[in-house]
Amino acid sequence: MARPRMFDEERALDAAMRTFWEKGYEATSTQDLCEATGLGRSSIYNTFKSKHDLFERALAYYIDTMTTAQLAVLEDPRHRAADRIRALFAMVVDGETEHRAGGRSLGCLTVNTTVELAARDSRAAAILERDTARRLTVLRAVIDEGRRDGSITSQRDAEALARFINAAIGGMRISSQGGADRTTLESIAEVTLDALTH
Amino acid sequence: MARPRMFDEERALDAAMRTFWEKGYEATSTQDLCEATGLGRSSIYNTFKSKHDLFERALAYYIDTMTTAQLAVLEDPRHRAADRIRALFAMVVDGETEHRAGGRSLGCLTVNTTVELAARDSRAAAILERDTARRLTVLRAVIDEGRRDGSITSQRDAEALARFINAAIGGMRISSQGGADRTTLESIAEVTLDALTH
DNA sequence: ATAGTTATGGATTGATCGGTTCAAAACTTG
DNA sequence: CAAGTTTTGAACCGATCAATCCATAACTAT
Repeated sequence: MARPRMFDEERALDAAMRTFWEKGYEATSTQDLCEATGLGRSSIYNTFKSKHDLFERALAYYIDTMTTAQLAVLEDPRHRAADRIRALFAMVVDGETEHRAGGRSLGCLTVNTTVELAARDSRAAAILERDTARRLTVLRAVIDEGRRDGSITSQRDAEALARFINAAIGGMRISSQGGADRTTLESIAEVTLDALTH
Repeated sequence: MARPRMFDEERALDAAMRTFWEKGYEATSTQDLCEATGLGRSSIYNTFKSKHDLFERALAYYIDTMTTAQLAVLEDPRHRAADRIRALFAMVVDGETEHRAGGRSLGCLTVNTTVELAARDSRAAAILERDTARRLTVLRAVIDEGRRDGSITSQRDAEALARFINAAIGGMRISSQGGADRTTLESIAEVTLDALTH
């Protein structure tokens, strides 16, 4: 009954997400978003309430793709728990190697947003907290499985190990953004795994 | 032969540093810097070439105080190597607990800057890289000592362990900014130390 | 005192910010 | 085809951005 959209909303979201990922929230202008999505201002503001709303959607979109893929690896029943965590680290290393701009890794949008916005943007913080809780829940389950299948022998409680693994991933991403190469990231992952078989 | 400064440059630098630490580079306006330092625009631009120059000075000032204090702990000859690393982690945890705003940890200015600027600001990246190199050098030395005094038994090479420890600190800071409390950070530190005595 | 120099506060710059408005274009439905 | 609805692009909004300018105040050296 009316003129249809000439663009795919998800494609626009994906382009906006990549821009926020590369430049951060503050450094991304609405003009940048227009150019990245190929849309005009009106189309963007007609589809999304504001720059911040678009950012929230982009962040949720990022989490929906990235975290979901990572948790799928963690829940793969074909491998023992420790190997799934190893696979998760490999995924992170691949991601850091793959997603770059200006010769540097882009890191991870959730980590970047935690640093840039969590302290003063409660809406973004809430999205991030939900993601962290979800990740930790799956990690705890994997650790319990690892205890049963014998691949994880550390006596630390599952909560501590889950937090440790999540922190290690963050540390790898920071290292990557700081210039660490693939081999370095792989060695960090190896040492991290040592702690699980203590 | 002329009118002297009415303000202490180092105090101004400290105030500017705290502002950049709390809000990040992009979100800090020159107005914010005037208010934080108590100086007028002219005084700031007369003393520092630009907002970016002031930021570089503030970052260097942060590194000069923070990293230097941390490396002093790592070089304390009264304790065995592993205990020095434990003390370093305790220092990080204390710092995260101490420096907060809006109910959240401020994290670490070097980590925050790595995330926000390293990819598109080569000058900031160079400052950060120098700091990382310095930290890694000291960490490698501590690990070598730990091998000798028996407090570090991991067979991984010193470079890998140094990178791992540095990454772990970054991961703890991200966790803290993501809302992790003191107890959680302490448990992450404990598990991290496990990897050194593998 | 006075000449010389710098620091300072306030006004001001052009550019860019996020966001709105509006008329014309484009499409669906009857 | 025509009525009705939404999308779209461009012009435009006040606010704020980093940075500069300038007149005056404040100080030192002679």
